[in-house]
Amino acid sequence: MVTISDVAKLAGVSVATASMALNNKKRVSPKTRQKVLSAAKTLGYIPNNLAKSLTTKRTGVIGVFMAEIVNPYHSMLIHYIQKGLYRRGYRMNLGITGGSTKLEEEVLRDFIAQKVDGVLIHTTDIIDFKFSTFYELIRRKIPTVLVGEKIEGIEFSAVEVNLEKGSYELTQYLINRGYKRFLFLTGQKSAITFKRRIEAFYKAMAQNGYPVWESDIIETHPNIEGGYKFALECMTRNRNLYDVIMCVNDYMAFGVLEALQELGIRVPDEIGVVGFDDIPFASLAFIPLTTVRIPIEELAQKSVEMFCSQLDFAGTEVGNIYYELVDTEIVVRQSTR
Amino acid sequence: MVTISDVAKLAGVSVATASMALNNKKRVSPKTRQKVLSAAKTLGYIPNNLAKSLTTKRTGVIGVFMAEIVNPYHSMLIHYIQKGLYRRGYRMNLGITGGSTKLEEEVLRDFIAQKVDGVLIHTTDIIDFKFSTFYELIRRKIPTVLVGEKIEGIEFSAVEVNLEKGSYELTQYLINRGYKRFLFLTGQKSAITFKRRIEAFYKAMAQNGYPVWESDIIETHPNIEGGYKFALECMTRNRNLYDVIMCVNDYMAFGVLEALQELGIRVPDEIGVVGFDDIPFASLAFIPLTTVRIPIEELAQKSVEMFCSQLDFAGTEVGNIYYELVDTEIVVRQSTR
DNA sequence: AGATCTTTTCAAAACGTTTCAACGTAATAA
DNA sequence: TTATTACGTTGAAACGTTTTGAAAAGATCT
Repeated sequence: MVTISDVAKLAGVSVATASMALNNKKRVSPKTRQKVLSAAKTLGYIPNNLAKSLTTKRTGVIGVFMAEIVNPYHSMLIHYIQKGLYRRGYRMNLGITGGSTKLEEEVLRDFIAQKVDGVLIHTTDIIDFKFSTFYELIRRKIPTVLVGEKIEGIEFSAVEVNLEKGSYELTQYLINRGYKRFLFLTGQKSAITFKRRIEAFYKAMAQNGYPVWESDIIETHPNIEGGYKFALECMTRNRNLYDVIMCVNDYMAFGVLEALQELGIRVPDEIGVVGFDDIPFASLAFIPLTTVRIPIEELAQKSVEMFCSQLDFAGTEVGNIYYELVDTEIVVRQSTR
Repeated sequence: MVTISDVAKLAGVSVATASMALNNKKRVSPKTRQKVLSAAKTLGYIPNNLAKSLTTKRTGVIGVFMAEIVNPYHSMLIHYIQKGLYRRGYRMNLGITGGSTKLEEEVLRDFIAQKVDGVLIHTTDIIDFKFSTFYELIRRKIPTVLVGEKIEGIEFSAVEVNLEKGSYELTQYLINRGYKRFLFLTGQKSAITFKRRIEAFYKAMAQNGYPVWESDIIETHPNIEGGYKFALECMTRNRNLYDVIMCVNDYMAFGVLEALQELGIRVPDEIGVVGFDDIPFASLAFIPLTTVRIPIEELAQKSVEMFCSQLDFAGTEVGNIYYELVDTEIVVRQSTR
């Protein structure tokens, strides 16, 4: 409503001068700057970022691609990313896909339409990878960092979590503790992140000469409800089929624990349960959860850092490609014997 | 990089026609529309929303004001709000203040600068209410809904949670159960939300003839860590001073439970602990938490709905002011006797 | 074949900024 | 005093859209 030309008029200078004064450019004298600043103040001037960004070709906003937000693993990751970006003078535009294939494309398109200065993609949340969508980012030379995992066959910088190692070690640990009959509870098998972990699980099992049946790997919603519903149904039917249930995240494991309690199945005496992520609640659950810790804060920090060092080269050719690996760690609590 | 005029050129029409074709306006013939659409496709055209919004004076984005995001109460609220907005064709711009006074102003200013079409403010998160900041919203006729609580003396639509009732009833319930010596753990006392609940607590205590000392109301960070640290320190010193600890949210109560467990103080035998919010994890904690349920989804839905009906009147005078109250409910579990 | 009406297309203005070349003007140097 | 430099200021173009009033082109009717 009140534009820079109003400010200029009141201050008795040209629009150009007003602009320079408001943006702390040096070419304007202290006297006029003061006039402009006070004019802006009395009018309650707030610049129009749309117009600003349109000319400067810079929004100061970076898009963050996530599937969801209520699982503490996600909200913590977002929290730390936001903090890091904010400290460096960037704002965050959170794109939430809700695990919908259609939205995945839409979110990315929207980032481009909104002219974000860069993109952080929580790769782990990608359900359906469409090359063409991601290729747009490259074509437009939009600085991008993949958070969580890299993508084969496409050149993005990435901070990867060593999920294979985590999954492998956890399986091995359970085998060492005498568990034999595994149930693996996962989200959509097609998602990169789950595929990687399932493969590591297979590998550990195979190396120990343990058989794995297709039907031991179950696909459901990777959240409390998904875990709860499945465990309730499955355990009602075949109570003694399994030794241990491996869940693809803690959140899911909580649901499983709840269902088991309801059925009067004792953990860890009758059956073991493990999660993944090590969210803060894992240690506070009514049966403290054995799980694999992902260093969320480190992941976020490194991602933002990598993103910024990539930005420094913006304009310079294609920009360098960086890669980093962060490690996981098994955390043993009371949900396994 | 590829603009609408590129599309127009390739399609052999004017920019104006291209625009109409791309936006499904009716004044263009099917034949040309097809030409334009396919030109857009082959060029990989994605419109520039900055330019678009600059002319249309509409961004389709609405700003959501929150203090944080990792407490599930917040992340769930955001989740449902986002869902509601998305379904109605709006995108969300999440402004996170981190409980910083400086950022509160900045976030709101930023919403205005970004030309959001409206604002949803989680009032509960406001630490330091500055009239002037909020007045800007009114001055600019930006549709606004307060989520959680209204603000006295300023005319905004609001969906309020009946915190007084919740706090009062919870206190009364505890008194009825024989608790006498209360410790009230809160965030910044100056924040509206905490003030309301403290007053209700006072009222219930007074009506039962129970004394409340200033020192029984403790201010600390309203999160796990805050609860943990305080409880650890306080209980180490005066183990038998209190009967029951009332926390201003569940998150904080978890910290308290953790500290008490570490000190070997048994809940609920030696001391009771209650929270507020009833986040999903409350029932899953190692000591299931007695708390007050806030109907998060309902709160979010009503807020978005109210927001939209306000939008319908945008331009029409100042817009109507709506108000609604949602009720809480005590949930008794095992952290109290 | 005109006249009239409807549909389709277009040129130009507008949105609110920043930036840059050019222009004064004041200060300094010769 | 004049020539040179440095400093401040400005008008105008540019950013990529949408919108609108008017022109052009097609239909329809006499």
